[in-house]
Amino acid sequence: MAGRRVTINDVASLAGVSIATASKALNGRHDVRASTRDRVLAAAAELSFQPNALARGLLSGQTRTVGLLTSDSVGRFGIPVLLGAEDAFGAGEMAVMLCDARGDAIREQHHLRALLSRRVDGIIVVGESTNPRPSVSNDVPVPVVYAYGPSEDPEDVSFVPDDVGGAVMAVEHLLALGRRRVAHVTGPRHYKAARDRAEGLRLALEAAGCEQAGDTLWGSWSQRWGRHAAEMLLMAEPEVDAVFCGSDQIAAGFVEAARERGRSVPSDIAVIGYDNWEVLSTEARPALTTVDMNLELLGRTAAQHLFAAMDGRATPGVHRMPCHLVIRDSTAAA
Amino acid sequence: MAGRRVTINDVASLAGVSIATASKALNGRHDVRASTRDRVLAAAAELSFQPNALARGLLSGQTRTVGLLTSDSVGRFGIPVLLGAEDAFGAGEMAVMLCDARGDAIREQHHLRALLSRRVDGIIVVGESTNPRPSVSNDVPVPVVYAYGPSEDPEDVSFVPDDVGGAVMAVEHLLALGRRRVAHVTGPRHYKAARDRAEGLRLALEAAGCEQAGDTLWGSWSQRWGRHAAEMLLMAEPEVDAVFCGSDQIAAGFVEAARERGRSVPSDIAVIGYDNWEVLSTEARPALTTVDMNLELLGRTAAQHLFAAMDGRATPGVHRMPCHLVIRDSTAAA
DNA sequence: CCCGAGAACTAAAAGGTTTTCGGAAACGTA
DNA sequence: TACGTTTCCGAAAACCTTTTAGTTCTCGGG
Repeated sequence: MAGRRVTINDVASLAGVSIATASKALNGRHDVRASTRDRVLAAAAELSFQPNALARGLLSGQTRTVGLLTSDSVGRFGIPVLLGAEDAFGAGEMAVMLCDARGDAIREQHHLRALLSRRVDGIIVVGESTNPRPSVSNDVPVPVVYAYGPSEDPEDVSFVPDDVGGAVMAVEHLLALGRRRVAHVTGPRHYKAARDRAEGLRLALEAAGCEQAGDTLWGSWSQRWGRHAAEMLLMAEPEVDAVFCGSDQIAAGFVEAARERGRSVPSDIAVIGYDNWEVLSTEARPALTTVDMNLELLGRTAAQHLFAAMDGRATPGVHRMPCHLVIRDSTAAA
Repeated sequence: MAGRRVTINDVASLAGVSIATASKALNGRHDVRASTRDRVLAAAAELSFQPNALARGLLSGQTRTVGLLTSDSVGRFGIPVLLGAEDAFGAGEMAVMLCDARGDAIREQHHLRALLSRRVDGIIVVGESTNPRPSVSNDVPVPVVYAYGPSEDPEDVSFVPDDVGGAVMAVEHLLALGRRRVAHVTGPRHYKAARDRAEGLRLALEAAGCEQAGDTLWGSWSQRWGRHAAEMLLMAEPEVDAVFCGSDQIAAGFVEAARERGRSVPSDIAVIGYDNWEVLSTEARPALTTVDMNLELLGRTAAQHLFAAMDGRATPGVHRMPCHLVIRDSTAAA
């Protein structure tokens, strides 16, 4: 952990060539004799030479680095997106700079400046919810892609989960099981995710000519609310035979309370969750059927799109990524 | 999102000074007249000049960038550590490069090389468990700090949670409540965390002159195992009045099963968990008393120590960071 | 008016790499 | 031998900033 860093100069001297030739040999250019190339490569290996990415980036204007700007990586949803993106970049020899603005616009500006000063080739902005967020793309001289939370500006490129589609899929599954009295328990109304999923439910029921059982119950994204809602619902609408919950937390609470009230899941009531948060969905009794938003795939896709945008092949707009249904015991055939 | 990047040259021309003067004005050096400095600053603001960190780093040899190498950031434990580190760095104008090796040694080497080629000033290695892991510090020319999972080499610098101490704290809390027949349900034996916590239990009981109720039950880190263990334990050792669980998942399963068997928590049995994983610990019924490992603080501390090491002030060895107890309803006074 | 001191400014080098362009060597042909 | 062509190699510029080592300017005192 000491000693001057070895440069291409050292490699060139050891191999007995000029730095120009050394550079060409190392980069596999073809106007260098095979024997010379081998000498250079051997010298580089002996000195365990690592080219200085700063110098290279300074010259080429490309750093092969992207910024990942998240508003709240504590959140459950940012992480998988981030991992997917990291995955896609890692495979392509890109490095990822992580910045967490903690939901503070000032800090976000600060991080943005820092990223630009480091000459990142592009930026992914990961939202903390699917609610649209202010654009940062103005006067940013590199491509920006928004993941999970879309930009308010429709000219920007955003990738979001298709919550309406996911809800439709969930409800169609319930209907296919023969359930006809479907209720809905979900999170706070100010979450676009909650509203979209309610809308998906409405569409699917309408298409099947069904009525929703009772009004949508808006609450919080907690297990506690799931339990509470179960008690209210089982009292008010005893003939309900299926419940679509807006999250796995709510669903986990719901099945727990239902079981305690002597209602059997799934035979009396089929329950379906959302998010596929495995610590809840696989450990609930019964294990929860749930909608998986494919967040890692979403992150990977956003990253791949950022590559395309760096090449000038951007396709603006909000791209909705399909979800998939994970079927477990809470909706087993009646 | 186009146009040549503005350099200090542009600023200097606009202000009518040389680039040397512009540089000094921008960096607040004092051998430049106040009026000149203002002219330069105004020019820089007008062009919204951002100094090129690559050029600066190339010259100074310092990139103000650190690498965060994680084996498995999907894991529950890497994330808070990572956030704490990011926090400490962010405040100091450092940037963080995130690399996830996915538990693959080859990929880890690859990422390590990439980080060095980008001339990071230091590296934090975040383990996926508290089991010691191979050192990467050899032939790495910058300081390395290990967080959560320590290095096998005692000459390296590692920060780990004090699992023995955390367990002692938990058991002392149970003893202080007057419980005397304490059982232990925990995860797989090949986890050092599980063994350390069992050791802490042993120490605390020994100090109080108590016997452990039954043998330690080794299993998995799951809710399912917690439920299963509860059934076994309540059958085999009916007079148990307290259970120390190796994780919140286990504890959540335990209290659930205990409640179903008609045992009241905490009046019949006090239960204590580990990790303070809030989605489980606050939503269990009753809410779980648990040991919080202060992982964000651990990450922050590791980061701060990396700063120190960059200045040549490293203190080798394994540093155990204290935990704290979060008291909730599952151990309310009898 | 001239000198000297200090303040304010600038030219140039340095940092490591890639690329362009020119030159040298080798080789074949007339 | 003279000349053209191909192959291989090296000098130097470029990228952008900071720092060093001057150089010029300003101004008070003689």
